[in-house]
Amino acid sequence: MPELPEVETIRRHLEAGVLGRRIVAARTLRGDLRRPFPPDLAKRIQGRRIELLDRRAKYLIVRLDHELALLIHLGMSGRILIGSTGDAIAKHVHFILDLDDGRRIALQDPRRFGLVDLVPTAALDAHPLLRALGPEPLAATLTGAALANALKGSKTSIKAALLDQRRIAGLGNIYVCEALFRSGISPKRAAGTVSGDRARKLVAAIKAVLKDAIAAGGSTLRDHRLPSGELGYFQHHFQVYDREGQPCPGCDCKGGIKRLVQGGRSTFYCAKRQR
DNA sequence: AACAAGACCTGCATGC
DNA sequence: TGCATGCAGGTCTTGT
Repeated sequence: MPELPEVETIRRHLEAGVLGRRIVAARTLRGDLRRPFPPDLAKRIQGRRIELLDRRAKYLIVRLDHELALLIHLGMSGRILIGSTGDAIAKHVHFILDLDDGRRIALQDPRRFGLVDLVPTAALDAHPLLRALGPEPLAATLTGAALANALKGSKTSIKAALLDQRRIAGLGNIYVCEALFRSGISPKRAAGTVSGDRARKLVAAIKAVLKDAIAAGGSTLRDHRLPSGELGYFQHHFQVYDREGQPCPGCDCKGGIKRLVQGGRSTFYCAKRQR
């Protein structure tokens, strides 16, 4: 499910809703997701106060007092929902935080590709899952030149390169397809040939599509929800993603939007506008 | 070293 | 209706 815009949307809603609250009880409802929950997780966060909500790429970072942080990844199907402590526990809820105002934060993840870790704040930067991540796409320091440098010499496709979280962190299949369309770059182009003005256009398109998606609350195809349960609506603004055969919004190309498979994943594009 | 393929899971749409 | 198949927003590990 969640790419950067979905995680950022969730972060903002949690920040507005639960900042400053204390965790009165926590519970894990199974032993693992993609990896085991940390030992004694529930016990170690009981009584902690939620001090800050951060995001790094697709990771949500819940900063607690006592210099602790929850590191959460939502995988493909993860949601974070705010309810109340009296609620029945829904199917596929694996982790629960009960707060001092009677509300409950629940992590629901049917496919269990997500993960939760508990990390001392001082160890966050060196965490194995965060250490190797590339730059944040929305950072001012990510310029066309910086991206071109990260892609230099790479013979893999630009589509695959943008999905590689070590080169740029936070993009997934949807927003890579959309950004390549907006910048007129073929998904099949060798990554190393994206430089100069082309790289500048690509970076501008990446930033624009992410900002547009965040403003829309992310994209709800199946799983993504805001913590309130509301849907995102950026899916109504897709220009190419999941639109195979439909007319290209930018031209009258024959057959409309094309689909191909790269690295085992669908790519949607216009063969005429994207070169 | 870079890259592709397989693995991890459940749910849903499709076709027979 | 039931069953098999394939596909899905991610990423880690394995093999070439």
